[in-house]
Amino acid sequence: MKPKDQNKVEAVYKAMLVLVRQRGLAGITMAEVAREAKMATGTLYIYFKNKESLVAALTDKCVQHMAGGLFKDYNADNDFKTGFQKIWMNIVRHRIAFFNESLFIEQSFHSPFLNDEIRLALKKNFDPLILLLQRGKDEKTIKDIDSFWMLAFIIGGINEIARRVNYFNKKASQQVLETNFQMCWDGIKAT
Amino acid sequence: MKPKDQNKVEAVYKAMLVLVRQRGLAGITMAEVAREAKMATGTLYIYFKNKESLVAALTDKCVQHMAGGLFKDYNADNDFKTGFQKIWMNIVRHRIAFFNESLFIEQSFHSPFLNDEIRLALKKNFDPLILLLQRGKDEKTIKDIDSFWMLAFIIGGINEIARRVNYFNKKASQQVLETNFQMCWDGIKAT
Amino acid sequence: MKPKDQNKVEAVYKAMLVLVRQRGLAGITMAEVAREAKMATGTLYIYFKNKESLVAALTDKCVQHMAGGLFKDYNADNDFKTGFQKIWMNIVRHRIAFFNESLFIEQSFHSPFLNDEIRLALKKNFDPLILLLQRGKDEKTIKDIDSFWMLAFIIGGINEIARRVNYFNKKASQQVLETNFQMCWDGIKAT
Amino acid sequence: MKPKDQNKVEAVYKAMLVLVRQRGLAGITMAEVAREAKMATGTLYIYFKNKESLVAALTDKCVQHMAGGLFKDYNADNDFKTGFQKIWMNIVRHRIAFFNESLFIEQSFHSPFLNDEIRLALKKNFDPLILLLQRGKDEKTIKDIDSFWMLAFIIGGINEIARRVNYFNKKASQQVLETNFQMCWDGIKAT
DNA sequence: AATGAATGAGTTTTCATTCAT
DNA sequence: TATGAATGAAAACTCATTCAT
Repeated sequence: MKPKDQNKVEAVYKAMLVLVRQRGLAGITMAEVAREAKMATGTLYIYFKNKESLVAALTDKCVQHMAGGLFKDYNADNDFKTGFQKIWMNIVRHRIAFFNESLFIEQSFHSPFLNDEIRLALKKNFDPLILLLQRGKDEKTIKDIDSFWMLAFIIGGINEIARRVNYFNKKASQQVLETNFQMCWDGIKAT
Repeated sequence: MKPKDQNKVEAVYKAMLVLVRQRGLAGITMAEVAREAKMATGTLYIYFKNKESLVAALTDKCVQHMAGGLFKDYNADNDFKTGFQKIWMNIVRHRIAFFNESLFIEQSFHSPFLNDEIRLALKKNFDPLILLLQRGKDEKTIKDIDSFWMLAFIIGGINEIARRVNYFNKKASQQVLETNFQMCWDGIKAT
Repeated sequence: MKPKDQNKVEAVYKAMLVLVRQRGLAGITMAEVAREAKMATGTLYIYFKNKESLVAALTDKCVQHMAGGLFKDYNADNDFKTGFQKIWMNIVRHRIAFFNESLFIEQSFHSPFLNDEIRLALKKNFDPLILLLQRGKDEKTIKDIDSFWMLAFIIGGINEIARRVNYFNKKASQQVLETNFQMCWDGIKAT
Repeated sequence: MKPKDQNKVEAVYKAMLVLVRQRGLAGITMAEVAREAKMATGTLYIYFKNKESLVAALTDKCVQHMAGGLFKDYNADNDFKTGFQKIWMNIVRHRIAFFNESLFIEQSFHSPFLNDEIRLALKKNFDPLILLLQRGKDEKTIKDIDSFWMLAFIIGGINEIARRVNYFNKKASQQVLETNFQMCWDGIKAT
């Protein structure tokens, strides 16, 4: 007896991300996914009920993953700027490294496969960051601006960095990231 | 493509934008587009050779449109900040108003329908803004940062505003836009 | 413009009946049905949502048809036996002529495609005959036996005749039918 | 087929009969049969070469079984009517009790799985009854009608009783059976 | 030009059968 | 033997495109 193989699920996810990056969600077939994941088409259906639930499962996974590592190496005792920069770097590095996942989320976001639940989950990922921003505002370290828009400002910049690194094949050196962080920081810091 | 009736072409474009917004490029069929545009499937093929050229034509149109209005009401005699703010507002308002078009571009960008030409054209849209930024740097009004990344910073923020206005149904009041501009400006202005 | 073609529906029904007779419901594919009906596979789906609804529609049609001609040339003024014989002959001839339809009903009856509604409709077909039997009982012409079972007796015999004519390629001559009717009549007539 | 464990074979047969009754031969898969028989799919293939031979084996079994018990408790010394009634009762009770088997035979009869051999075997089952009928005709106890059609008359009635008991959930009491037998007897008895 | 039914190639999904454990 | 995951050929179904009207 051969038990279900979690590696297979991972292989499928990986194949999906690669193919969607290459051709978009519109351009992939289950047969291609199976081939890329090195299995028979029918095997896909052992692990996923149908295409729809495969897309949903992967979106879910990507959304979960997006939250991961946000607070890695973060030390609450540090001053606000140090802590914030740590998190900013965590996010930008994560977004660059897992750009395929962001891309996939964006594509599936508008697919007929998705429900609103995911949109909410996606938003929730940044709750810890919103709390942190509140601390900054309380300390008067950063501007007193609605967190919704401040987050937009922060995340927007990060997204665009990740996009450009990937689309224009740019290297996001420590130098580049620091320069970018500087703009972000100057944008939010209290005056 | 033989545009005998420009109204029909526009109707098709509009239908595409609406449907892609709703279901993503992956989820639409030529029959649905025709239905949404209130014509028969066969009629689509009088105006567009096939699906690919419809997507390409619309992408092209959206890309062109994106550049339009960038410098509306811009007066080169104004000081840098005034001019820059004008342009920033132009872009953000355009992105919000024509969010469906941005979305469409993003989706078609990764579809099997698109060639690289379009990707370049998209980048070119911001050439005038890059020139403007150069003026700001020469004047020492803004930081001396590679325009590629400074643009990323500016556009990233704008994109996220448009996204949030549309996805979370937020109102982008003059007040909100000004607050957001302030963050952007503080981010790039020379210190 | 080409309007939907009712002939196509009939062609599909006919093809189904022929193929189910040959190979059973288990043995037919949509492609085969289309080929037999001389159309493309996709065309089937213009007229029927899917295989299930094709089977359901045809079953329905067959069930309706089964009732047809029951009382053809029946004259209520005749004495009971004459009237009953007329109807008996109508049914047996109809069953023989449209044996494929009975067969199809029987097969689809147990298919995963069918609901109980049809079973009831099928039963209802014989309501007029049940009324007639009542007259015979009132007149003391036939035995006073529960119509449910008397009908079973009558219909059972008829079914088997139709089956044998078709399976064993027997000729149901007027002579044969009269002999068979005689047994049926002697079975139900009052003693 | 290598029947190492006869219990398993019986379990499979039983599962088939249940499922075919529920969903028809068209609606069952080997996986479902295995599940119903509480074994793994692969195990089925230890006992049966493939689906076709499983259907054939079960059909064969059902056909054999149909003949069994025909002459149970039959005493050749009894007068014709007594003997005939005994056999009639044997058949009707068997058909009611093993209705699933009749059903299965009927379905497989038209499936692509069956060959003509079985169809003949089925017919042969009634040879002993045909011999008996001959005795009745010789004795002038029953009508001098072609046994082929007289058998149709007898079997048709019986089949319909079994069908109605099963489909309409009727109870076939001794009373009911005797009434039904009476009609049959009056139908065939010499006048 | 406009229509929408028809087509059949391509896609999704199922399922009989095999195979590694 | 027994298991059930894996396979891939075949079936159901879709949809871009064509065509008769």
